[in-house]
Amino acid sequence: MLARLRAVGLRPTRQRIALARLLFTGGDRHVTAEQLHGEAQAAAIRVSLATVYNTLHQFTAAGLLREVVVEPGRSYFDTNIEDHHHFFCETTGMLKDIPGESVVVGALPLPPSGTEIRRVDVIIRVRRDPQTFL
Amino acid sequence: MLARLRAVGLRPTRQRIALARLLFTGGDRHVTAEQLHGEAQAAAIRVSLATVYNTLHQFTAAGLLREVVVEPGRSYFDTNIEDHHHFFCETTGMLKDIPGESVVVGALPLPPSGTEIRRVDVIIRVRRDPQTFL
DNA sequence: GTGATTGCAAATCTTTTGCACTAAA
DNA sequence: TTTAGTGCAAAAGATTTGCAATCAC
Repeated sequence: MLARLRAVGLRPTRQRIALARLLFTGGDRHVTAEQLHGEAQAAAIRVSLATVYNTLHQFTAAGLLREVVVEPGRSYFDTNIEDHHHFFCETTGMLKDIPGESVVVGALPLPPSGTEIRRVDVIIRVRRDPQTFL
Repeated sequence: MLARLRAVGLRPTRQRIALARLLFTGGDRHVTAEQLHGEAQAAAIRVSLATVYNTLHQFTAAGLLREVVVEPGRSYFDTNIEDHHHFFCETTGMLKDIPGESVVVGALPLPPSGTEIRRVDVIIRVRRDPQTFL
């Protein structure tokens, strides 16, 4: 973790290391700031919510995380920074990765002049089947 | 406008008619609640911001508008309800429609079991070219 | 030491809500 | 009338900011 933080130019502080450990240990995850803060507390790590927000944004700027916007008023951070897309369940608020190769987006239209493409996000919005509510 | 509102089961009140006129007159638009409220004020239409929010959501539920989520903490409403996608400029916050046919999304992966696909959103995030800043 | 980082609480911003008032049917 | 819709101001969330205290180097 220490090296990983240093590699992207972030001073490896107690809380950054702890949060990085929570985030990057054990598979891909999608977390909100609130969630991560909760996990930190549960793990007896003293971090303020403000620092969690700062850290998530610093990690994102450093390329360690990717921000996913699917709902107004809530940001998800994705530990999977590879090229991929998402299922988003509007019923549960759950995000699920879709490997980049599973969705083929054909020839992209030309971006507005004077702009360059930074990323293509594909979000497949799903809803839990009605009959599931039996 | 009156008939259009009645058709979707919304009582055609003074403010709904006025907002519908602002929204649906003259081509496709992307607006935030704040923007629309500003336009209403500029047009000397007395509507509270709360009513603008309510109305936008009612119109969306009625299928007259489509909500587009591209930025955390801000909702855009799109008067184009046909199948289409978006360019989103991260520099300017501008949204631009992409006709549905211009982006071909290949075979979709199977949605998580127990869920059904409601919609596929493709957002092409662009940024203003660095050299534009000369 | 010294400058970066953190915590806290207050501030900000967007959106929602409660409720008395108003207007459409 | 009677019920839906509106306005206002307050509340609610999520996120940010300012600044003194703290930590990494």
